[in-house]
Amino acid sequence: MTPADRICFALYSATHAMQRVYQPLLAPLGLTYPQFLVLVALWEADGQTVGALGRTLMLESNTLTPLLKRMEAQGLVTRTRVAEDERQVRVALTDAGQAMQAQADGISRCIFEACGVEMDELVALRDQIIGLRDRLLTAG
Amino acid sequence: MTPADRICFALYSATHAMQRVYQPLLAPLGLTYPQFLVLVALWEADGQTVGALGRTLMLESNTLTPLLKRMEAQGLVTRTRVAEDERQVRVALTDAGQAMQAQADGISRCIFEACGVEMDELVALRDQIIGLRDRLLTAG
DNA sequence: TAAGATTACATCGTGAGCGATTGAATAACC
DNA sequence: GGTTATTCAATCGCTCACGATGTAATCTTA
Repeated sequence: MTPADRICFALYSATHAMQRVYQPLLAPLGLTYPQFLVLVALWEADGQTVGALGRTLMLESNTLTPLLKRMEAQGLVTRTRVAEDERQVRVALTDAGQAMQAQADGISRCIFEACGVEMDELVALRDQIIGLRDRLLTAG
Repeated sequence: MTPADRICFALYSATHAMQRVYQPLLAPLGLTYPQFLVLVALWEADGQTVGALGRTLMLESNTLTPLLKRMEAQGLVTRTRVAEDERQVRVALTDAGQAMQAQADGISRCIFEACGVEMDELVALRDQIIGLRDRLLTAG
């Protein structure tokens, strides 16, 4: 395995490890990690279209549409066609979706503690990973 | 989104970005990224059991078994019960699986170039990510 | 050595991800 | 204005990831 391959595996296995920490925290809320990400995105900007959500989360409609339908079935979001442009679908939080934000802080704190590093170190690592990601995106 | 959540998303999106770089390189070989990881593990140590592969790749049999069956169907590996312990299954490379290693070097070089950083920087980042991962595993 | 515990792998169901394609709405162009 | 191109979401098929469970082999222990 070359160093290049090893960094890929490091990302791959770290992402899995992270989701394994999130899972028991999100399970009581009936959420998966990608669903949680959708909520986080909507807490920051409610009423985004599917396309805008996709740009935020770097996912496409073939992933988001079924995921959003499940969240709609759970009563967390609504999906409505935009009147001015019937191609687009606006995703909005329900009261239940809004209310979940109260629980999110505790989860984030648990995650931070599980990381076991100081905040500034975590932020620096995050920026390096994002830098790598963005170079990979332009290279692709 | 708190900084803790953001590092999770950084890992999540960087992993996807990485796999999107690998995909067009692996597609001509008929491989997915997890299948490539299995080959890499076997190139380093052929004849591992499913359990050993799982510890290497941090995956369990419910993920590996179907994946290995697909690779067996493609003629890349063989799966045989261990005579001394019939519970275990030994996974071995076929000639075709061995031969693919020749193509892997070129792929790794492409990945390294797509990362757009010097090797020592990449190694340092890798070690930080692995450190984070291992702390998450013990925390969970 | 017989009974119960443990281990290793497999199976099943569900939820991502994504390439390829479709369908409908809008935009662009002649 | 009508034709063509583009855009947005949805659908389909496949693979991965994993919790829960099943099954057979092995180990433990009395």
